[in-house]
Amino acid sequence: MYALADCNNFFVSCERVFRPDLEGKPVVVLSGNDGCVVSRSNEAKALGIKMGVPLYQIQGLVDKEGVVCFSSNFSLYGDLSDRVMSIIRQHTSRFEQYSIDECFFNIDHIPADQQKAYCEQLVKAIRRGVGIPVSIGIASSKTLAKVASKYAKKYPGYHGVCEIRTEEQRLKALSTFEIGDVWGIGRRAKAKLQNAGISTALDFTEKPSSFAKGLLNKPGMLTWQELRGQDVINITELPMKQSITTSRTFANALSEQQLLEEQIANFCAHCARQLRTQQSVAQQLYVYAHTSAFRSDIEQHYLSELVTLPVATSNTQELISYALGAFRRAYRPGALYKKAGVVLLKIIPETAVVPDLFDTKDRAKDKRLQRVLDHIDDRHGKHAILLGSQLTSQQAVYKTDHKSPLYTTDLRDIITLKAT
DNA sequence: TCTGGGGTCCTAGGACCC
DNA sequence: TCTGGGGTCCTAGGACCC
Repeated sequence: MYALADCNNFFVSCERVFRPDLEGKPVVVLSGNDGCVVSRSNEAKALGIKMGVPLYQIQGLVDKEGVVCFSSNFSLYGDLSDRVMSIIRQHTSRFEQYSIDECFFNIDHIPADQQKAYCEQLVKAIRRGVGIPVSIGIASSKTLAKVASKYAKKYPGYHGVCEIRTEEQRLKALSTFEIGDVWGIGRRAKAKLQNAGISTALDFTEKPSSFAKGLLNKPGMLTWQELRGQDVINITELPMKQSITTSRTFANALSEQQLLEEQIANFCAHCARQLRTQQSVAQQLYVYAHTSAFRSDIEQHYLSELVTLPVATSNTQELISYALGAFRRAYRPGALYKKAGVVLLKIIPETAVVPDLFDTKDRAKDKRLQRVLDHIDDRHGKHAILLGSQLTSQQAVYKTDHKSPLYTTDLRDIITLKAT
């Protein structure tokens, strides 16, 4: 049997850990630049605030109902996520983190008739230890466990845990479960299924497998099997990332080359650090920047460059030099860039690097320097030390008016704050 | 006016091979 | 005028997830 643990309204719950006075009140967490709503408390959901809605569209409601808004604070969410995950990890032999707020884990070492009570204890332990409310679903496949967790979240009577164990439970659960809410059924698939007269998950499973395969191809077929209780979706335990992206939308569009280059350098440094954390190197680097698709009054421009590196690397200095070179080739003076990003691709383990016979770099030396720089950051806080290209203008290009003031240790933020 | 960020997998079609 | 067949690999784009 699988268990799926899912943190309720995760980002909002994280903010509430340090603001218990906000329990029972409508709270939302916003995306970058305070643009859209990305997490909502139950009270905010009850007010009709939809996931992903731009803040400016609900500003009236926010003011009228006293909805509390937070800018996103990912170092906080990541930290609390690690604590929740480490508690669960202690209670299982197999553990698969699926996202920042969800994980699958195996509970077969617990007798079947005690699994539900065991998970209820786990929910209590996480609430007590970290302060985050969690819902757990139990079933024989991951997709069914996801269904069960939604019921666990929806009905307080379950005390945070719902299991789909018997065939009777499965049929009952699926008969009232909307097809569009099934894991793996997105907008397009939902529309296709509804056109075929299917409205619940049960309707879907009662069709023959050829129907699922014909309409939705392989992914649809997997979902169909999973809903019937077969375990066919694999999620590996600690996958090495195949691509690493850092991208941002700017509060106001940028056109000045210097400002953009500083951003590209920062994105690159952030990607490279993640690359080293998983002991890997990238063989390709992709840089892009573009105008706002929402602006019909200006000419659209999409800049992009793909660079294949002569030798796979995770060195920040080296990656920045390639990224800036690529950017300079494609940069168009005068264009109003609203968003930019760096993507590292073709990632392989660092032990698999093929050296270049004509390489002029002293890679061993570069690596030693990089290690020292990372060590300084680890010891003294993020951005304790930076490359010159990352800190040229230091103009604020992002908006975070509602960031929770506590628990950030980013030294550059503090320096910028003092400078201002 | 204001509209997020970071991933994975699958598939169709083109390029290329013999 | 008529111009093969079968296979692999790669890539871009779509769909989906949180």
